[in-house]
Amino acid sequence: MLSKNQQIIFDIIEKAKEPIKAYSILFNVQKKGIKAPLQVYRALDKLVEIGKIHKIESRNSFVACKNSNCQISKATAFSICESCEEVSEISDNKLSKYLKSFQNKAGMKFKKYNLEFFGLCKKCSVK
Amino acid sequence: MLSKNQQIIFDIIEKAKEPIKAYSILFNVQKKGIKAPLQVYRALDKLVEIGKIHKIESRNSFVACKNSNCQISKATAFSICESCEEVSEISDNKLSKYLKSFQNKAGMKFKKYNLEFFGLCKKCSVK
DNA sequence: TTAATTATTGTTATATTATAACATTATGTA
DNA sequence: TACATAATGTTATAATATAACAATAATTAA
Ligand SMILES: [Zn+2]
Ligand SMILES: [Zn+2]
Ligand SMILES: [Zn+2]
Ligand SMILES: [Zn+2]
Repeated sequence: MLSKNQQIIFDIIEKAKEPIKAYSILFNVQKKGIKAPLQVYRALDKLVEIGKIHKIESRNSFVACKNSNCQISKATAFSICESCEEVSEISDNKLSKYLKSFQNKAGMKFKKYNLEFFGLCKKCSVK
Repeated sequence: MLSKNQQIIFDIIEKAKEPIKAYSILFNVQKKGIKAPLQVYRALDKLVEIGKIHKIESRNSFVACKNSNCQISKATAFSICESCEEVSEISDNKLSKYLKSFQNKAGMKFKKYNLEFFGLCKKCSVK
């Protein structure tokens, strides 16, 4: 169950067609009484923690999860267009299976991964 | 061939045992006459571009490339310990082959990827 | 070898992203 | 109720990164 601020901020992110940044969220919610960055960041932290949203690390921005919460954000993959900045979440069983079972040479077993692919989306590649 | 500032900053990063942050680099090079953040960021940008270093996106920090420059930073993978923050670059032919040829459902072909795994390193997992 | 071009440097100011610290209120639970 | 936990509100500040402009050095082309 989301709290009031969490719900307000989640709604903004979910409605956005693109990844959205914390201070842009702040600007959008000031009319709803959320006035301080910390109020936004706290909601973002919680939403990330429970897997409702993900942070696109290379862009410092946030998107709603499109994949039944990615097992609470333990396994995330995105495609990012370097021209128009369109981001979409990748859902690929073979990829996630492969990465979830990946072990490095030190035998370290991982709890979590985040993968970002970069290229040109369809629209941008024909331009 | 690296320029003066690029070389100074690359040397710091290469000597560091851990990922190092831009302002920590700045602090380290002030005695060598590099006084402003922008001087550091410009060198970092160039070093990333030519593949001598990589940015650890989830940590806003930088490491020297350990993998013959990762074909100029087009294919990077790291393991990150969430306890001690140790980072190491992953070199795994099977993994990189798989990811380099990955296509999403939209048929988008990628030019670049960055993968970050999170878990506990050997030391931290026995604690 | 001069002129033009490109890369690098220096400098000040400012923008953007994120957290510390403290007080208060709401919600859940024994 | 009483206790614990989670969420909120607020002010200040820390940490990360770029804009804008001027000068110098290195490279390349005529
Ligand atoms: Zn997801
Ligand atoms: Zn695009
Ligand atoms: Zn590398
Ligand atoms: Zn560790």
